[in-house]
Amino acid sequence: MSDNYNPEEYIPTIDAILSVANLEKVSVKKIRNAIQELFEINFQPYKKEINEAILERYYKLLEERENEARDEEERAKVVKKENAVKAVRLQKNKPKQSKSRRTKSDEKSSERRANNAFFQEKNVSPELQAIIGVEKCSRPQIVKQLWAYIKDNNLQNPEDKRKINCDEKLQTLFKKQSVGAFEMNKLLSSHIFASEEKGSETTESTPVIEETTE
DNA sequence: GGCATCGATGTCGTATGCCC
DNA sequence: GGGCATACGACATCGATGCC
Repeated sequence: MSDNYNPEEYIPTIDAILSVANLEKVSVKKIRNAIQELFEINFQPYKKEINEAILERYYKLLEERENEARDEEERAKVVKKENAVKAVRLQKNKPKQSKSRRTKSDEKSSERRANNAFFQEKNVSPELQAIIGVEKCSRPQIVKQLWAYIKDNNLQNPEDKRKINCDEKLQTLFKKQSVGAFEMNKLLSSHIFASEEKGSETTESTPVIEETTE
């Protein structure tokens, strides 16, 4: 680490990172770590300074993006004016609504559960069947089984537990060597079908997955 | 340590507006 | 005033991570 720490030196890099980052998700820490890795330096003594520099660039970029979005937003606002009024009214009634909803759901909790889409059993693709071992299952249960399989087979990346190293079966399923924990849910949807779907379409083992590939 | 968030899913309930 | 249409939030589940 040099004594000639100059935050401006890193501003182009910060801008570059921010320009491709999701501003709603990115954090100062992530950017700082990224720069540390890039420059192979330790910002620890200058943590405060570099954080401020990152924040400054962040807000500037945010402002720029907001300005760009403003025109479009203005147009959208006019179109959605009526809906916005609706939304405000709905917001006003929100606590009341959630309370009444809760009471209702308390009363009919079992009924709702039965009707709830989350508890509805879905047919699963043969690839998924090979892993979880059942033909029909609710989505949450599928996810649960899948995680059990991942843990049983030690497929989580030890360095980043959000990543899953796919074995043969998972590679067949996801068509990737590794997937993120969150991405997994997305990819799963290609392997879950409504009961009717299977009855009428998949009896001939037609690959419904084809459409959803990137 | 505990809570919120992320991501997907489909249905239901609620609130409001509009038309007859 | 009643009924229909529309919009939108809540619901449940999973595990890892980040933040407070």
